[in-house]
Amino acid sequence: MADRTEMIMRTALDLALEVGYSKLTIEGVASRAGVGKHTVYRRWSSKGLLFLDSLLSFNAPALDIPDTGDFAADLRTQVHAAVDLLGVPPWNRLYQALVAEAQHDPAVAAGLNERFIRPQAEKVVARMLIAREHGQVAADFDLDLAMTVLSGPLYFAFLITGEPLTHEYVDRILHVLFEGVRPR
Amino acid sequence: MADRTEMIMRTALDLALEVGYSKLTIEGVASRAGVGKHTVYRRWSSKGLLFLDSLLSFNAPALDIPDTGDFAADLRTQVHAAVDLLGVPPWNRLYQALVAEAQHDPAVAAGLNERFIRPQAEKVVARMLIAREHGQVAADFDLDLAMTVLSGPLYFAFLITGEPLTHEYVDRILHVLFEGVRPR
DNA sequence: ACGGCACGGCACGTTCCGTGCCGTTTCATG
DNA sequence: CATGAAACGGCACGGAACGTGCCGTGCCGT
Repeated sequence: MADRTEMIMRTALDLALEVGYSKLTIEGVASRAGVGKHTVYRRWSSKGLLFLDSLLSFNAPALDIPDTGDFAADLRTQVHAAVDLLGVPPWNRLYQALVAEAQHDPAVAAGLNERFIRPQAEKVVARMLIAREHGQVAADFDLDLAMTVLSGPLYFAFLITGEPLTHEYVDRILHVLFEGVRPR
Repeated sequence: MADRTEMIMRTALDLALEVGYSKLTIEGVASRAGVGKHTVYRRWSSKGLLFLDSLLSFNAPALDIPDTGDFAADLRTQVHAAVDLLGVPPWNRLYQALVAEAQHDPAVAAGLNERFIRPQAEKVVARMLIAREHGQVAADFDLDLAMTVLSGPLYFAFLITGEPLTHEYVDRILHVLFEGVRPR
């Protein structure tokens, strides 16, 4: 049974890679997997949840943050890894589709947050906390906010403007985050 | 003929408000508008483009930035206005749906950028330019990047975490943008 | 007066949805 | 092992919406 579940998820992911999420179909998945439609519906109540499960199960590594003592460098490493996960074909299109699906399916939105967004955010915040204890960050600073200011521009480029996500772009964002825009 | 075009757009917007974008249907729009489906398809090749046109035609004010001389305050005013546009029911759901649609329809993505995102960005950048000339911003600062750092967290909250968009949230982002996170 | 064009209405074939039913296989329990 | 329940694959179904034809009508410029 775990066998079948995993096989269906792999099939869904393969199909999504081949034809794109919008043309992904539960009938198609069931047929390709040699499985009845009931067998799919019994496990996932919608195409969105199946896809969420498939993508996050097979393509979302832990993305743990190193702690070398150099906060800025560690943060940079982490965000570069995130960019390499989200911004590179063919996976970028699938993550785009997942976020899109989350816009009209609250269950997908919840799953995306709990399984992908929040765990990453918590790791970043935890690392920031250490940095703050070392005086590398203002003592009264809101770490959740810093996390948002860091992630936001990434997703903005990813979802809205469609600019490519590059390491260089990330570096420039980090610079603003640390220095602000005031004249020095 | 312009009559009909406008009437179809209004009908589409009304219907979207009533049943939500995902249940919006070209058949439904045509039927409600008392119009043949051809008449709709002749003007818009997809539901996404019709919706883009409808939403931006009837619900996207100019959002011009004031210039009172106080750059930070003017920027704040502008972003508050953007939040009031995007973040408030019932329009927030429609903008969410529009961005979602843009994820799998490049034509919608292009239209969204050219008619909504870019014009606003250009206004902000123009205002920033004045501020830079007055020395309120570092002379070597990349204004497009600042624009992204400001917009990104907004859209991140709007599309990903689902946090409500509040003026207070905007104010905190602006604070980071100007000051950075370094200890003072 | 006439020709063309956009129109509303209708019907069509297609795809996919989600749900029934059927007969078979698998598996835990006794 | 034996047995009954649960899950299964296969199939068919009604429903919704798609995008595209065709038909007859009415308007509008020439």
